[in-house]
This record gives sequence, C-alpha cells and structure tokens, in this order.
Amino acid sequence: MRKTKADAERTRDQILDAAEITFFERGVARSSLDDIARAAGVTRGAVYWHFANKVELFLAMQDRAWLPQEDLCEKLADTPDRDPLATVADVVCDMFRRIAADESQKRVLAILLLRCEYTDEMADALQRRKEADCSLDARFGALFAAAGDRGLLHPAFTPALAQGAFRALVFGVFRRWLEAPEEMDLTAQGCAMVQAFIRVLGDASHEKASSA
Amino acid sequence: MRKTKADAERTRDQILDAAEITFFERGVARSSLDDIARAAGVTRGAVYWHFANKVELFLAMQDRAWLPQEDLCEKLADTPDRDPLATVADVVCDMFRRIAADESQKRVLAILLLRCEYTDEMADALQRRKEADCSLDARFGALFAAAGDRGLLHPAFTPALAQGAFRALVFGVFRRWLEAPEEMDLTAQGCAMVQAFIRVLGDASHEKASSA
DNA sequence: CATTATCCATACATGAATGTATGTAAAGAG
DNA sequence: CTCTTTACATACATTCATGTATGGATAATG
Repeated sequence: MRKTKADAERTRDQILDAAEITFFERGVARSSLDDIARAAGVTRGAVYWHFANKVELFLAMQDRAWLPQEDLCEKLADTPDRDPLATVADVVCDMFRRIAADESQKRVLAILLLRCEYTDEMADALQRRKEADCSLDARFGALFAAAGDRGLLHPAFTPALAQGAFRALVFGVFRRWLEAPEEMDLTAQGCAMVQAFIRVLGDASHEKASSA
Repeated sequence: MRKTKADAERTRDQILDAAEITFFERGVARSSLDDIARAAGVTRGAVYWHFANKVELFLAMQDRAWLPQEDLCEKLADTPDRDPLATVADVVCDMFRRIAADESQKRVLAILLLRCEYTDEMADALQRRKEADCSLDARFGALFAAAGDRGLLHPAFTPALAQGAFRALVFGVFRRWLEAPEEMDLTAQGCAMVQAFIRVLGDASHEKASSA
C-alpha cells in the first residue's frame, strides 16, 4: 500500500472512470458513492479524499470530458472564409464522427442528457453547459448571419430562424442517437440529415443571380 | 374524516397533482413520498393506499397526462388527403400551441424529458414512450412517403431522411423550449421553425414540372 | 534518519426514506 | 342496525447512503 503522487492521480482517474460507468448504467441519483468506489476497486475513503461529495465528483467528471461545445468552438474559431453554411455542416459532422468513435465521451453525454436530473443541486453543472452553449451560439450566429448577408439563405429562413432550427435539428439527432444507438448510425444518418438540411437551407435558387 | 368513493378519487387526483409539481420542482429521484404526501395535504399512508410505490405513482402520473404522441396520432388519423407536408406542419404546430397553453402538460413533459433518469426501474415508463413514438413514426412515415411519391420532396431528401430530420427538429425545438421557456416562445418561434423547414422540404423547384 | 504530510481503509454516528403493520372512523352492504 | 370493507393516519422496523472521525502505512521533505 505505497502511494506516490502519480499513483494517487491514477486512483483519482480510476474513480472518475468508475463514476462514468456507474452513472451511465444506474443513473446519477441511484449511484451511491459506495457503488462507484467498489467499481473503481477502492473504498469510499478514497472517494471522499479526492472529492468532497457526489456533486463535486459529477462536476469533475463533466470537466474531464471534452464537451462537444468546446470542441465545436475551437473548430469554428479557425475556419477559412469559405462558404459559411458548408463550414457549419462540416464542423458538426466532424463532431458527430469524433463522438461516435469515443466511448467515454458518449457515456458522459448520455449521462448529461439522459441519466441525470437537473435540479437546484446540479445548478453548477447546468450553468457550465449553458455558458458553453452561449459562446457556441455566438459563433454559429455569426456564420448564419454571414450566410444571410451574402444571400445564401433560402428566403423562408432569416438567419436567426435558420440558426435556431439548425441547433434544434442537431440536438434532436444527437439525442435520438443517444437514446437508441443501435437503431441509428450517427456518422451515417446523422451526418446525412445535417448535410441535407444545410443543402436546402442554402438553396436560394429563387433569386436569379447566382454569383458563385 | 368521512371518505366516500368520490372523495377517495379526489385525494388520488390530489396526490397525482402534488406528484406533478413536486417531481417538476425537485426532480423525481429527490422527491420523497413524504414530500408528495405533504404537498397533497395527506400522509404517506394515503399515498401507499393508492399506489404501491414511487414508480407506480410515476407511471400513473404519466398515464393521466395526455402525451403529445397520442394527441398527434389522433390528429393524423383523420386528415383529409391534402398536401401531406402541409398536414404535417399544421398538426405539429397545433400540438405546440396546445401544449404551450396547458401548464400541467408542460410540467409532465418537463419531468419526462428533463427531470427523471431513465434506468432499469423506469423501463416501463420508457417503454410506453417508445411504443407511442413507434406508432407515431408509422403515421409520419406514411405522410412523408406520400410526399415523396408525389414528387413534393426536395431532391436532397429521401422520405426516410426527411422524416428523421423533421422528427429531430421537432424534438430539439421542444426540448429547447422546456429548458428555457422564458427565452423562447413555442407558438411563435417553434412554429416558425417547423413551417420554414417544411417549406424548404417541399421546395422541389429543381424539376420543371409543377403539377399543382 | 526523523518528521510530517499524503493517501487511503476502516469504523462509527446520523438522518432520511422506505415498506409494513396497526389503529380507526366512516361508508357501504345485507 | 350489524358487519365488513374502505380509506386513510399513525407508529414501527429496517435498510441505505452519507459524512466524519480515526488509524495506519508509506512517500516526501529537511
């Protein structure tokens, strides 16, 4: 029972891994700290040493995972000045592919969307998601606005409406996949839906002038 | 303390009302049966008389509420043989309006989507939603297939793709509204997004022939 | 090498929630 | 008007999860 600092970090990671799996399987509320500790091969003593309580453990798990919002923001930050709609579709599809390939991230997202109840205790957790969403909305908003300025949007959509609908579509696709991963392939059907939507969004064939 | 059968039914309803509010405010897991009983103005004895446990109470609450899926199915059942896409948009927008006006239904849906963890215990509850979704999908599928047969769909979409995207969009809009009702008006922006999407879906202007 | 701080297991105390058992007053049935 | 059943309230037993306190073994530090 000799524990160096590196060892301690490893057990901390093991606890976070166990929390991911346990939360995913039993839900956050029904997962006791003893369940998690046992799954990690330690006792509650270790859990309480590294984390103050279950909420803190949950937040640490959320922080360790790379949330797709941050991922998207980073990608959107350094995109060339291409067709903004094509950029949007590419970035989201890229995100889909990456998440589908990462079991851990898939688990965390399933926990955040399907396996936890957002109440007063979880206010911090929800706040972080909202902040990430907010900065993401700003970036998407700029792209859709640019598309609108260049006359690339179908006349049925204002930039704000297009952004809202796109956001809803992506979220809906995502949630559907998380609910029934075996019934749906995110990289195939998910990307297809996103791309088809972007294509009809950009189908401004009502105006005669087609500059590009 | 005289209880006739009608009185008993009333207290049962009061318990269900209290469960709705308590689940909505504190989440399902953190709501104890004592919380609910107190909110209903009774004791746990009454709750245990009417319901075997919390899961049964939850299921009874879910059953009492008119789920939007059933609502939609009923509407779709007796629609004239109009433009299928217009029918779809009308029915969904009508559902949006009705839910936005019904606080109780809004609470129940917020519970089902945001305030409960779907784990093995809740398998029954999830199963009912899935069944309702399934029969709904069949009806929507028929309409989108009809639209495809009549050449009403934008060539970017197959009927199945259109249906999946539409479903995702509606769900995403719905969820977004439930998460932040003050930031979004379901009857205004929600309906606008749905209608705009349906409009671009039906924009099959690539073919020269426009029969209708 | 002695000391201290780290890392974790074990033990204990507490409260909260559950399920059940019992009591009971009225309603309903005959 | 009895008798049984209904519709609860109350009381009890038990389990479970939490938080904390303590102990101990080693690593880090000087």
